[in-house]
Amino acid sequence: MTSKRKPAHPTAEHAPLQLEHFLPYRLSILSNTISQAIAEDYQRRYDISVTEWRVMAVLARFEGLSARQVADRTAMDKVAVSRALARLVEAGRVSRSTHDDDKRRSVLGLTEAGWTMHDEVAPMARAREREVLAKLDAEEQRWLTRILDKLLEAERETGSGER
Amino acid sequence: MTSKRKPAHPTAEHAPLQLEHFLPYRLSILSNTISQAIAEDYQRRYDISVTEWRVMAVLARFEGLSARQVADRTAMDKVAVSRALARLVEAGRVSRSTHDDDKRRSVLGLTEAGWTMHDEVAPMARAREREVLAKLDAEEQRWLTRILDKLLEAERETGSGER
DNA sequence: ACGTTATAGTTACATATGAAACCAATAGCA
DNA sequence: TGCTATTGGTTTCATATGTAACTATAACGT
Repeated sequence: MTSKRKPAHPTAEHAPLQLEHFLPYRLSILSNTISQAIAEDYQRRYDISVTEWRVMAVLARFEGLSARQVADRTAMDKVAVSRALARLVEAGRVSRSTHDDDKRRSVLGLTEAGWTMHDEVAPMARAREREVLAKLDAEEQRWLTRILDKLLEAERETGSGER
Repeated sequence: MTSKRKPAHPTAEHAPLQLEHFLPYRLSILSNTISQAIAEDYQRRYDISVTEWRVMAVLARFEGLSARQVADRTAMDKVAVSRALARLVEAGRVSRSTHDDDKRRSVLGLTEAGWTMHDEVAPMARAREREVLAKLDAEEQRWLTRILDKLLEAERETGSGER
């Protein structure tokens, strides 16, 4: 009797997820699309990855950080930072020396070449961000900021702790 | 003269990005944190990845899809789908046969075991989503939905086209 | 029918990412 | 001091992911 074949018994009894309305899914799509779009610009042009760019961005703001501090500020794990740094130093964009008082720590900073690249990429990144934001009106933009603040803050408390 | 050493000449001349206020960065953190938190639940318990779960979710809603159609509905690329399916079929959670009229196409669906698992995971996923959303008040939730709709819609138009 | 082009899906290769093991140096403390 | 626990950082290994190449089948135009 109950055998129409195609939709068998789905929806009703099983309450399947509707992916397109599922928050984590939507966030993930949006995040990837946007990061992708923005990164595309410099990825090819400078042969640099998103993680490497993030490292450069914090070093632009804070001279002399250690790898650990970079990891904290980028929310990347230390392995990722280590690898990014290896490439950046190799490429001559970041300088690395050893801390005087603690020889485990490295002391990091942008080189001249690093600064040059930074000064070209940063405005590009900001411009792309503006393009995305331009799709929202002023009120929506305010709400978005507020909502992200709130969710990120909440997750920070919940989500375990280390990194 | 201009050599105080530490903050060298940053901020002023170079206008570095403030990562913690940069939209793509914030989205990426949030998306990862949330997906991670939700996935954690079933990852370990069922030994299944996010991509595999997404495939199962669409097959729960639409019986008999082809791999291509799954790819479209999950925004995954066909290689990722192919791999996810290989594992799912192997694990006995998804059944795969060949389309009668077009022997290139596969015809996919959840097996009994697949349904059983689905019926356990789907409510969990929804519960986790609610937990996240609970951090926002009703008004914020409405805005979030609206903003995501708008941005996703906009990106869909812009962002190239294939997949 | 026949050759060309397009489509569904898989495989191969190269690169990225995460977890755990590991080395070196420092901090704590008996 | 001397021993143990911690911390900064790198290396290793296993797994994941993306791109391009490839196979099989179907669609199209003549």
